[in-house]
Amino acid sequence: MSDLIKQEKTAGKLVKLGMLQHVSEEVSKKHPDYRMLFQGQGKILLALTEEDDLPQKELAKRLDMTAQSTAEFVRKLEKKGLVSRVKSVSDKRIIIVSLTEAGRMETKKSIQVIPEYLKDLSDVELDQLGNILDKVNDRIYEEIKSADPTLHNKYHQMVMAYLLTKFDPDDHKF
Amino acid sequence: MSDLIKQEKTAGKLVKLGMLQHVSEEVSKKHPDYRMLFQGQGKILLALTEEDDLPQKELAKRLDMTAQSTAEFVRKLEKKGLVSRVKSVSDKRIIIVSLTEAGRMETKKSIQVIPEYLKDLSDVELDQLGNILDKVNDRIYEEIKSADPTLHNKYHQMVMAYLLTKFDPDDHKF
DNA sequence: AATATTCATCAGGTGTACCTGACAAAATAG
DNA sequence: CTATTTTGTCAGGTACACCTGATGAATATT
Repeated sequence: MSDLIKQEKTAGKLVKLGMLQHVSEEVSKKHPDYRMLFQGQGKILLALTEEDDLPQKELAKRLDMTAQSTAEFVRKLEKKGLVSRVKSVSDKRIIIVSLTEAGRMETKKSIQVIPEYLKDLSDVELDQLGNILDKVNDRIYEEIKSADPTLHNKYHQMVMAYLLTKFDPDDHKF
Repeated sequence: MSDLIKQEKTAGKLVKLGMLQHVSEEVSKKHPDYRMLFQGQGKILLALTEEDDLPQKELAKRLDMTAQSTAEFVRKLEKKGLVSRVKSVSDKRIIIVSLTEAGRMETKKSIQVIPEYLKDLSDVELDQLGNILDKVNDRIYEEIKSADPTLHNKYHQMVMAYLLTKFDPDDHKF
């Protein structure tokens, strides 16, 4: 089997993984899907996980959103009890958004579900997969950088930083 | 390193993969993201890829959607030139939805992008990853089945079938 | 032929992720 | 102390994925 065909077959399996994860999440109505972490309210939770107690305006800047959208999502999250909005004392215009305990747990949940999928893997396989994912992830990093060398998008910058501190504490490529 | 920690680390890398794919897709505004294949208009394209020239009603049934939603998406796809709507001759109530050439290419695109990520992998690594993904995917299959033993959701059934014929032509677990 | 069923459409609605424009309160600069 | 900038809110808008209810047209049943 040529490399190219093998690549395609493997790519197919990755797509399959994505689809299966999707169906699995739908079947077991757990959470709305960890991909939701990248949009709207999820984004905000993610940003606060990286750094808590941020002014609403700062959130908007980091997430490349308008202040209005940000305000909307923050309000929705507040209604769900996932964040708190407190007026700053030093500057009464500004609102400090913080994760509540529930909010903190919410972000954790989205990551904790996945290990289930890995329980059938041996130690060796986990090592192999880990190494391979590192390679693949590095590759995607590069693709992103070549598409946007200076990473203008603050949100993307943030995701990168988040990924680093969260999953590769020793690796300082970024 | 214990198995559990290793599992978690690997899970993290999988999440990272998901995030990077997302950012990558956003940066290089290629396609709206292959996840879109699971919702709305994407669903319909997917169903038609599995079996073309379906009555609108049949689409609705397979996708677990109301006839109205289905009609809406089909219309949108028609406007984009991805499907055609033709009144059946034998039964003039029913509308047969078919993929156009453009529509067929559209579904292919969402899968063809991924191999890029795999170009840095050696032959050995591709084999390893393939085997591991098989295991992981099987595991998720099982989880889905245990959550919904008879797979009542037609759409899920369809995704499964699609995955099979597309990526595991020899494997007949489903 | 009259009735009931089927398929699709129209109209209207909800929720989520966004956006622009207008504007007020608070802080800072001149 | 007035003028400007900053932060946030209100109002209103678009697009997408859905949904329910009502209705018309074609087919099937009696």
